[in-house]
Amino acid sequence: MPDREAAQDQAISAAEDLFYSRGIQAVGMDAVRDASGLSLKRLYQLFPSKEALVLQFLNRRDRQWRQALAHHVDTHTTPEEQVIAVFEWLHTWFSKPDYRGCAFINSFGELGGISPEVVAQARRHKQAFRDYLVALVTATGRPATLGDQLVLLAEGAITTAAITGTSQPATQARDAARLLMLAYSRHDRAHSDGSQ
Amino acid sequence: MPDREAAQDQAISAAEDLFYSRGIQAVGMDAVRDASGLSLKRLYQLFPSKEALVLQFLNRRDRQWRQALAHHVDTHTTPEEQVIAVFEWLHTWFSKPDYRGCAFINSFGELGGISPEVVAQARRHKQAFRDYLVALVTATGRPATLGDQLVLLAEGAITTAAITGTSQPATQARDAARLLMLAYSRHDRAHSDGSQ
DNA sequence: CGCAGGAGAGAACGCTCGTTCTCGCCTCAT
DNA sequence: ATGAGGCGAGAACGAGCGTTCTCTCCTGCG
Repeated sequence: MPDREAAQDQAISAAEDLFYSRGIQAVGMDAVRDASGLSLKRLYQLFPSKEALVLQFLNRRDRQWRQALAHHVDTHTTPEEQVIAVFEWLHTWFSKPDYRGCAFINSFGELGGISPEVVAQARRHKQAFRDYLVALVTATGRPATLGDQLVLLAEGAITTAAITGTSQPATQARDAARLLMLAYSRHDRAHSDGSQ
Repeated sequence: MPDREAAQDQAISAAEDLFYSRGIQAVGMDAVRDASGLSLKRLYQLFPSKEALVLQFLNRRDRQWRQALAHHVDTHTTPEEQVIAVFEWLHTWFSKPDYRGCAFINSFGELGGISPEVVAQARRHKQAFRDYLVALVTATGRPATLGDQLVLLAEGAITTAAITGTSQPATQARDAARLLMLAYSRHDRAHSDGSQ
């Protein structure tokens, strides 16, 4: 049996392309077989069901997405630059020709009403992103409240870029983020906000 | 034939509940029949296919959503209050017990990869919302650029509220909107931004 | 009163899809 | 070399779904 781990990666990688571009329910296991080069038999001995494959796909997507973001952010040094770098990275993401929004938002929209596991996975992913951004923001000495607001800008940019098919929302969000950073750099040092 | 128009409304209304709560592909025409009280035969003489019913559902949702928003905004008088009223209305929307995000974002995530009509419908809806918010913003004497940024806050709040299951994002977005309004009320009167 | 026409209930049809089974082939230990 | 075991290819199976058909009943008009 040639490398169970490698075969799983191969399957998830093929499934990722298909699920992300066409949606989950629109992709049959036959399509995953064709794209991965693995037989149906092998697919089903690597994953007990399609749902398991879907969850693995989301899992891997979460890991890779956050890693790619962190990798770009780490190329900047000051905390302020790192916060802005998040929106720069969004811009390069949106510019990819096959960009079709956030896989977790899409999966939530498609399966959130019938699959609690998908909801939980989406929630975990968004929570992790929030925690990451809030950490970057608090590193600049600003309150977590600002971090939550920047999360909303980022999420809004993600869906708006997907639906309009442009990458412009990233720069709009970045500009708004700059203004909010500025607003929180002034007088918000004395009275605490008591949020989170 | 008792009122073709009324029967269509009945069908679309039933479909709306089902599609919104469970997703589109997860709802069969049998479920629409049971929920609407109409027979399958009647459904198919009212709509040529399920896809037509889906598009009518989105159409109606778009009309009602924008009308409800405008209705609430119109209860306020000054342009500044009206802009903020948008986020107040989002809060009441998010607080509905069966809230599950924006039907257009969800449909886009589910069918955007395989149905150009759904993509077009989502694009129209979001464009109309953008135009509306930008009009409110420019009525305050501020640039359209700010309107685009507030759109991102609203969109981000919509998806974040859906996934986290809280209505808090509405107030976070409202606070951020207030700060951005403030930022644009100061020095941005002399040098134009040349956007839009 | 009788009949034609339309409506509803539900069976039926054809297709798709998730999942499993069959069969033939290749590999490798003895 | 040989037999057994595991693999790939694809057929098969069962369920679900979009769509249509059948049959029966009700209604309304002559």
